[in-house]
Amino acid sequence: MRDAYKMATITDPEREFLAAYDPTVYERPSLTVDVALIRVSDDALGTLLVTREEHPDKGKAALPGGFVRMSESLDEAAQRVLREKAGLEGVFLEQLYTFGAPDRDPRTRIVTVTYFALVDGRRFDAIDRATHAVVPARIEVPWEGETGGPIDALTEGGGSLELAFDHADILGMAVKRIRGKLDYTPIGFQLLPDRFTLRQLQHVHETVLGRPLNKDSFRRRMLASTELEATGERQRDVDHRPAALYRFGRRSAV
Amino acid sequence: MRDAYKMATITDPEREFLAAYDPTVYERPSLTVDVALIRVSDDALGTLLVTREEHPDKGKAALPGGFVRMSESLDEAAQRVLREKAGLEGVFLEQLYTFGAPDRDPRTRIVTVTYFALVDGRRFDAIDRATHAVVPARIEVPWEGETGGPIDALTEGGGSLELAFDHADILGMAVKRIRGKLDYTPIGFQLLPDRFTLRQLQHVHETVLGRPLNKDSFRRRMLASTELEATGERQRDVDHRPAALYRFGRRSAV
DNA sequence: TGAATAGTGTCTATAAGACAATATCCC
DNA sequence: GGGATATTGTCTTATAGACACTATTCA
Repeated sequence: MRDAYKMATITDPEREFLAAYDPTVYERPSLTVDVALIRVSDDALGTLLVTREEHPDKGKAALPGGFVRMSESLDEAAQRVLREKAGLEGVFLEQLYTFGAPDRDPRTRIVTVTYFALVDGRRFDAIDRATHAVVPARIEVPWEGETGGPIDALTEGGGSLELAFDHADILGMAVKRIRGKLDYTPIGFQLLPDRFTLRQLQHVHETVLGRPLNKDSFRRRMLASTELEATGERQRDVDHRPAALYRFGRRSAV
Repeated sequence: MRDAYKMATITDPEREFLAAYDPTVYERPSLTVDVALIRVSDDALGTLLVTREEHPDKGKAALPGGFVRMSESLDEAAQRVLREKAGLEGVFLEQLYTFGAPDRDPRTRIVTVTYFALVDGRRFDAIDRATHAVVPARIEVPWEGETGGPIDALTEGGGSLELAFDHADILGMAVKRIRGKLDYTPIGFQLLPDRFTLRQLQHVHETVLGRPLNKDSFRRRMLASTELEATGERQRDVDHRPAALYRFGRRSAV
């Protein structure tokens, strides 16, 4: 601890400068990352939660998260959390928003940098629940468009699920952001396997946006967008005319 | 400090739990906010910088910023920084992105939550430079649309200005975000005084986007958008037909 | 009256929605 | 062949850009 005399005579910028060198001068918030992992399952959005084993909010469901380590970037921390908590690697991950209300965690000041991740629903189901204590959940969006606001999660059976801390707000922000990006960035692909039909892609868009889309217009837009690449293959084992399979363009020509 | 015996036998989640209670268990990053304050001046975007008086990057220009205090939210910290460094209150402020590369500050690990702020250019000029040591700067955007990337700042005279740390990246992210939001959110108003003409609003949009806009189409879009409210007043002391003055709608009907 | 910019009306090109017709698979 | 969905083509409607014309102020 510095002596009071010195603290009283140095100016504010100096104090901040010293504080940066000496972590004991000022208290500082803890820093975590939390990840909203989103998938499309049947007719609803889904996410992956972890049951809290400790107080506070013991027993409630929380987003997978963890403290940021000194040597890793924020992106790396989010990747690590996904790997440790869900065994997932190489999923699409993007920073969402940083939540820092002083009272958002009753223990102490914890600021959390949140991310959203998009993953093919099947990889979601393939997670080994014995080694990773995750809870798949359905997402219920109580607003239209990009209104925003907190979001409830339900168990896969449809039972209600209490969310810890401000995680309902984080999920709401994730859905709002994804809806906004869907129209002008190639992001829907991330929720599908490598090869997919236009119908499947439209279903993903409709589920994310929470409203039906015009089929003809959707086809035209997607085919005109240069993001899609025809594989030349078609569906197999369907009891109707098989649709062409597309893949996300490598954008090699950029 | 806890004894080594105990540290060795507790599990990882427990350790994190304890770390949250006891700030000395783990080192944690410092947390700051930095604000990219944007205005439109004549034919270019402008921002407000502060000359660094200390190492590292002494003498370089930096965004106004400061450490987050334990009792204030992130938004409040950003507001405080604007008040303390530039004497500005009540400006539009929105969280931008959180930068946390481990080596972004050579002193120690500093994670910064960045904001962008939009302000009428005239309030910018009215800042008392004697009490607030700020440097107005012009912004040079070296890419089109929403490509993104770091951005250079110039002195008002046109001389080059070296930016500290990763602040060129932060400015670039701010411009990219503002360009993206301009088309579908009422944000251009924030860069103008209370009352303004459609021409002035179009000039703001063109300066932000860095490209000319179709006058007729711009008028139609704006007048159809319900965001604008005619004041019934007109321009005065112009040597041509005076344009109608509009104001940002109170959105009372939402 | 003339210079200058504001504001209006009309035409055209482009993108979205609606709908009909045809194609291709499995049974 | 029949059921089902994919794919193509055409028509209609909404929106953006282009352009010509009229309006209003000050010098």
